[in-house]
Amino acid sequence: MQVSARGEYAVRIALTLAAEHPRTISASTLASAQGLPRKFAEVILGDLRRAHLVASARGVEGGYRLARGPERISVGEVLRAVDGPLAEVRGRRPEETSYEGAAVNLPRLWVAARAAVRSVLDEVSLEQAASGEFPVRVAELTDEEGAWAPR
Amino acid sequence: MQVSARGEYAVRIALTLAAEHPRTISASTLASAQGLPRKFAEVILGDLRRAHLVASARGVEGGYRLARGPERISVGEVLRAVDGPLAEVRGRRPEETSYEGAAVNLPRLWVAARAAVRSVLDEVSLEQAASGEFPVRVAELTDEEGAWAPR
DNA sequence: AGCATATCCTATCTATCAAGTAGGATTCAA
DNA sequence: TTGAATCCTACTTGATAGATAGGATATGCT
Repeated sequence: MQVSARGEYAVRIALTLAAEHPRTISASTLASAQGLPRKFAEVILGDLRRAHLVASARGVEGGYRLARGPERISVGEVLRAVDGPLAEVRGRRPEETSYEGAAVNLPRLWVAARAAVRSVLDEVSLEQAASGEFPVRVAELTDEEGAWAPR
Repeated sequence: MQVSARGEYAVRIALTLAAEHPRTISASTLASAQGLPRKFAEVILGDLRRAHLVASARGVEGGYRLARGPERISVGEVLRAVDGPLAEVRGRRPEETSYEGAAVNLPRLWVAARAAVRSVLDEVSLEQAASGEFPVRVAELTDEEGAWAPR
């Protein structure tokens, strides 16, 4: 699960918008709040707008705000908007894969892996991520032995 | 969770070796069994060897075999050997991330997402993946409503 | 010894993409 | 009308994925 710079930035921007919801905030304010390059932030906000996750207003007093309440937008949606599907195998979606021989059962494994990712990223709203009050299932994952250790 | 061509190929090769364990199989046989470019398969097998997941023998009658029993190697280990860490955020490990403002809780979310991925890929052995007899927890994920549908 | 068949090593190629920058056209409130 | 903002198109730069090429090295068999 590789999260790109775009993806990380998008989530940080979305969280900032969530915390200020429903106020309208400019790209430069958002960028400096999270220490991101302004122009790049603009590009990302364009993606989020096209995905209907944020609404924008031009002109003085313009800026961006979440298109829905922060409890109704998941982190997964934000990531998908800028990075595409959450899980892909060699550029294909898990259920589109197909193999022969000893690998015939692999598609099921890819689908399971994607389901696991979704069970976290699609189940956590911006509101929860901003407040740190994660769903129990998710919180349990971070409490597990070894969850914070590299492998 | 993007699985690269290398990653996918590595798992398919590993599964083929698992099915034939403990026989020694040549790179060309493995490659044609799974329809992969032979030279590329050699590179990947080199990675797997350096990670001590396969053992190799040179010369006529040479080839590759799993370094351990297929029930003692997880799919996650194979993927790590060729693609590096299972989860990274902007090139960093989840527990190494750190943010300010509305994103302070984000590292916990990244760690949870990684734990979710691990709970599938590190809990499924090559033997299980080859036979299709996945652990209950994993099998349940593929049975869930919508698990096979794109988003 | 010699040969066939493997692994193994180094180097190279090409296309694509990520990340970020540049400049300016457009919109809008005061 | 002016200042501040979004929005649009284009570009640069570097790294990486996904191979391929050629040959050096090892090994079993006859």
